[in-house]
Amino acid sequence: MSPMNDPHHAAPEVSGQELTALLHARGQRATPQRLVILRELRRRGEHSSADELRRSIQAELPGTSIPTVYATLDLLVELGLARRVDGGSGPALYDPRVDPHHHMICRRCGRVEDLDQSVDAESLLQAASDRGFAGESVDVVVSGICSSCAGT
Amino acid sequence: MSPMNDPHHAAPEVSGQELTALLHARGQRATPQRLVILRELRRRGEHSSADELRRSIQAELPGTSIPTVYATLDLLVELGLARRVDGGSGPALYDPRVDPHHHMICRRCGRVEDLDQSVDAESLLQAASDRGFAGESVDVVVSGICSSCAGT
DNA sequence: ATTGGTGCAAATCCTTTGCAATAGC
DNA sequence: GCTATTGCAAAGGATTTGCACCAAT
Repeated sequence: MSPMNDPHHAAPEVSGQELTALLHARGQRATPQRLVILRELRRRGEHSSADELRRSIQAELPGTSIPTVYATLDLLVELGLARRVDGGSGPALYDPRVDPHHHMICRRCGRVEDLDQSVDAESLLQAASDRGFAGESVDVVVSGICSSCAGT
Repeated sequence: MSPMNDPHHAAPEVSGQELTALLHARGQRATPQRLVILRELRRRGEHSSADELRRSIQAELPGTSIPTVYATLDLLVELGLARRVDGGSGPALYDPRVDPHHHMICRRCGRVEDLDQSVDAESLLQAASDRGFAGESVDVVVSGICSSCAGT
């Protein structure tokens, strides 16, 4: 049941069982909330806010609290299973894609879209390092107006 | 596409008198708050929050309210005289530098430092355009740990 | 049985809004 | 004199914190 065998990419699709293992390795617990939130974040296939996710899992896990959703999303980011995208206005959005890509954020409606266009992250990290800054990740955001907002 | 419409390439040093002219051209008023906030943002020479600026101008303009500072900073960004940097946690910071450059944000202390290292903004904007997204600006943020937090 | 995690409520922080009074033009 | 802009107060929204109970190991 585990056709995934690619040690060279930060697992884009860690299964529920693998999440359980990851957590146990850190002395943490595999709760239904954690498993369901990760699954739901992926199932939605878009950039979701904490509250959207909470509503999205209501049927399956009624009563899940918003602090738990935030804590779980923080944990997923820490585990490298999600990315947090800060649009500047509105709530933070969480992205199930963890492979290198960037984002376009509409300044009118706030929607976030993926952008598969690489930048030279290496030289940015090197430049940061030269200034004594230990860079860990590079986030690129193109701000502007999305097609649906421009059309209307 | 007029270059006047690109906030990241606006005149790097518009004087107080020029700010007055810019405002009048838009039917807006040159208030002491606006002139002093722009001058103070530049004098501080770092990335400042709205509240830091409010405290910073207390001696000169006592009683200046926080809504006024926010409104003024929004206006300066719109005029291309400042950039807003969203770190994701903590308040938004405003940057008096409007020429092309990027940012390093410490995830421990939240401080923002400039990074003079170019990325290929043109190809990013082109890629966005290909997807129907009218990109206006590109923001690049390197997240990590700054030298002072690294405990050198 | 241990102790990490959850839900609840409330707190906190940042930013915006409504409105009467003020001040720039 | 107009009316844009201000200060005040309050609202609003997002996220975090404190704590008692619960449940995964």
